[in-house]
Amino acid sequence: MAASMDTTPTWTIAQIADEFGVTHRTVRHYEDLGLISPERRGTTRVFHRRDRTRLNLILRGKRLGFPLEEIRTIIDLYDAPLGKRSQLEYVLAQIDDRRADLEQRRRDLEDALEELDTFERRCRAELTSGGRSAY
Amino acid sequence: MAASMDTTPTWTIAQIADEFGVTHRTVRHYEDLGLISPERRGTTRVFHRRDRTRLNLILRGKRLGFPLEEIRTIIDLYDAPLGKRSQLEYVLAQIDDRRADLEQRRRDLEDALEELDTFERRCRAELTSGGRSAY
DNA sequence: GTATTGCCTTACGTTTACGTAAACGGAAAC
DNA sequence: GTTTCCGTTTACGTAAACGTAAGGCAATAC
Repeated sequence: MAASMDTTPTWTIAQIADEFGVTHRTVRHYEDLGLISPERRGTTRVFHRRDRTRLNLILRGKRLGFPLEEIRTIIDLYDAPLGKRSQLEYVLAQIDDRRADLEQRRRDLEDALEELDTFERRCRAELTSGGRSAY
Repeated sequence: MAASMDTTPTWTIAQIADEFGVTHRTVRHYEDLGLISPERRGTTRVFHRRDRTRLNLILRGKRLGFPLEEIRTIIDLYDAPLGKRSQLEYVLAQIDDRRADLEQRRRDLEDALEELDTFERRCRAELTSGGRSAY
């Protein structure tokens, strides 16, 4: 028999945690909530590409401020077979909700960034004005 | 004497809570954390424009996913006298941090919205294809 | 052999952001 | 006068997202 035909890479929990900048506990927590379900070899977790993809989605979802439970439904939605049309209308509605949410966030963000700009300019003006501020 | 010269409007906690879509408890909580400090007439809170401005900032900060404590430092930063140049460099550094954060979030958001788009298109294609999906 | 290393589970602790109940005060309504 | 709304404080409760031991198993390191 040929030596090791399977070429798909795998990772340990330590590598995953390290690479994604989280703790083991966090990774296990995500598994507890059903956000990821890494393979098991015996009792040990073995991570595949799929798990990394999901972890990326999870972390992005977090940065966007979504609770983990919602993140689960979202990435499950992405993973769905897409063959069962019975639920497509529902899914589309979900998507609309999600988009509305995201677009509100985007408006917030644009506003915040803009204000940072003007504020920074005010600060810099102060700095270069030589210090004569109208007390 | 003329009747009531002072024309600046004020609000009660109920009006504020109602208008901003939060509870009394939430408003008081924000006061506990020093995010707002409404006037007191006797024991009762009286809200002014300034408080509403801050509440808007707070809620936006929340939608952006910032913890309340951070939000406090941010809006305090906006409110700062801007006369004490001693701290301006520090403030500018803070602003840079904040901007980096916000810009990461923006990238996340753009990605998410884009993926929603393509996903929705896939769904709609499924729907209008008449249902002949390759089982 | 045993000591270290890496992984595992179980389970209680912690922080954040409020919810919620209890108990009280003052003004208006009847 | 007393009931009914506002408003108040105090204080315990809770959900989410992990942190942090505590204890155990299995493989490599010496």
